[in-house]
Amino acid sequence: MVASRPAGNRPTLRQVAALSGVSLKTASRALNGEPYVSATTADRVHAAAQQLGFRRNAIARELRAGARSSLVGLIISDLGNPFYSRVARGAERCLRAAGLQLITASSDEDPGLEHVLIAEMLERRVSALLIVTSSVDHAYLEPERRLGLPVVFLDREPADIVADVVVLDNDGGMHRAVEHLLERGHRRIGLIGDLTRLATHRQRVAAFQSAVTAAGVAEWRRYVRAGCHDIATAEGAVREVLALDPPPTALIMTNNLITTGALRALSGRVDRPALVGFDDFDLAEVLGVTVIAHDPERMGAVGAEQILARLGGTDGPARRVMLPTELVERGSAETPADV
Amino acid sequence: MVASRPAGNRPTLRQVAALSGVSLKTASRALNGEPYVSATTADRVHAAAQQLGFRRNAIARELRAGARSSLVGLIISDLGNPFYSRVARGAERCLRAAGLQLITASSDEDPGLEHVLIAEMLERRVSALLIVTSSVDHAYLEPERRLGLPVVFLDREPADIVADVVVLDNDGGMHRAVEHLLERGHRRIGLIGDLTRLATHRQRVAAFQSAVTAAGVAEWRRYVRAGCHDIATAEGAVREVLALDPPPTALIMTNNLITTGALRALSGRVDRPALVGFDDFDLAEVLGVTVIAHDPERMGAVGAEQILARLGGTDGPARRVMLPTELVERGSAETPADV
DNA sequence: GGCCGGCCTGACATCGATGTCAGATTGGGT
DNA sequence: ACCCAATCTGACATCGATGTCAGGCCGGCC
Repeated sequence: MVASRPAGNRPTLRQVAALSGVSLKTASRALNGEPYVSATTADRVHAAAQQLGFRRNAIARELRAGARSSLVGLIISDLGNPFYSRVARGAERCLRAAGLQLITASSDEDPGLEHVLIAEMLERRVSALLIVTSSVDHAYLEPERRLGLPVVFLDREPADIVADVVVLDNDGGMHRAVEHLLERGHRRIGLIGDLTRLATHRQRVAAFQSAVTAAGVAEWRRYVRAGCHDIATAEGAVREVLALDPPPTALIMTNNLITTGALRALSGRVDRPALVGFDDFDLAEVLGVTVIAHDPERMGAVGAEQILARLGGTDGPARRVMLPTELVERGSAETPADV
Repeated sequence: MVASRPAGNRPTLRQVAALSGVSLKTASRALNGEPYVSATTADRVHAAAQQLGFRRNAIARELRAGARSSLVGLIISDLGNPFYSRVARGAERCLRAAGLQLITASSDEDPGLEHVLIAEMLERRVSALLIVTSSVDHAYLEPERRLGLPVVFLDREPADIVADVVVLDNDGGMHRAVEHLLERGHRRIGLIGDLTRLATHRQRVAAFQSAVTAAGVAEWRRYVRAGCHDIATAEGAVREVLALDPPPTALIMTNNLITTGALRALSGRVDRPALVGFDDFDLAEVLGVTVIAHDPERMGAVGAEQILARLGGTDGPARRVMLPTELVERGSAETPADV
């Protein structure tokens, strides 16, 4: 904990009023541009405020107003991941246009920390929450929702609570990826996945399984790895899978970090398998990587709109928005398998 | 503006006190674990709080405490840029460890918006500001600094105010890049730069000029382009420079976005110039791009530490921290120029 | 019995702003 | 001269919590 400063000597409205020789209330009126203040009085107050460097205290103002603050909380697993920082940007733009401010915190995939961060935000009376959850337990949010707090889950769907959700079409995206590879003759298709507790991972793996088994591929499980949540781990998993005999002829990476790890593992190798990555990235075109693309900023923006709607009074049942995914061919998965 | 909700019916401490049949103050004591509350009373209060779903109101608490809030403001130009989101992550980690919360806002390189965002944060009584400025006018922050508000500028140095600063060794980095190319025989070296009003751009261009003129390169200005603040513009500028006759044999890109644009422009070309990019990125190794690397998270962390020091009472003169840059050879700039 | 000190509790003021309401002043119409 | 309405101003309560201070109760000791 930081030793709290002597709070500075920031001027209060009372001091502005005293300096300009009017009452507190008149000063308040003048600075807020309310009617029924004479021009000369208003000028004096403005001059005094200017001279003292007065700034309204939003803390006091919000307390008086009683309403929730103009803050909206966003909890994400990792601020540093470009996918999530784009989600944040999309949400921020949309909220700002409505006069709301975003307050962000990273949970580092730690459910306990996520819980603490959310508690802090609730104490701060954020007017809504956007959550990319790292947790599987959200029951504690149910009372908040009942108190009228808009809560929107982004990307990762909660299992134990009914709430607004914005997710990707993981099922469709993964099916398209698998079919794309099957059509080109691949039968030994590997998948490198994220932490198994994440809903996105589960949905993508389930879709993968459904697609390959439907095609009669029996030994799919052999080429599947999970638990890769950083580039280095993913790189290792890819090497491991490629060392199998026979090796997979194609690989699907379930997110952008894993794709990066895979590209590192494959760098310089001649026997490169076909690749499809989940999530698009700036250099995918340069590197010729075929991906399942989608729009992270849109996810943030749609979540923010949903919050604005709830704040505006929309009271319907929980809404589930599914954003489309699209297969973008760039070469890494378009040559036929040479089995 | 959003229609403000009826503020819900979030329970107050007063209601908890009423339900448990004690006074406001006793309930406060019980929930804050203060001494001199009997065990049975404390239990009753906790049970009531639990039952009502009570959460302390941090707004009221902070107002009463009079201290600044536990919020620290971070203004960045673009949340979506991986460089800045890493800076944010570094700052967040460091502040969180000290019990402070980060509140982030993007200015989109708009000086006016930056000003507004800072004003909002000051009204919210943030305890300190971290700023990646898009503006050239910071005089309005001087009164705040005098009132004891810690202000730390990150990455981009302000020209008209004396304040704590954390910057990169732009001069050293650029000199190393140019020398690296000169040593390999390059004389026609191009530079693709960012918005000309940005301090980082100016410092990097100045260093470039100093390095090439010291080497007796006369026509350097011909191969310099600026004003590229997104991937597409940078891509165009690179094509433009490469179309000159004679074309440059080497290119320096002054940040990560521009490097991405350059890689797009060069994709598929056979006559690729040597490349050095400012800022490292995850796929640089895979792509074999030589870069001037540094540690964005460290920048955020150092800025945060400086703030913690100021909040802790360190009162010295403005401090200027310069973080090292390092040339990482990866192949794109190591073959000799075939002039 | 009376006094003291430790425990426990609550009434009240306070933080900085704004909403309510009442009072003072002015000008214009009759 | 008088009244009314519009204009301008300020005293006071209030938001939800915590700091201050006073008071009640109890046991132990002289």
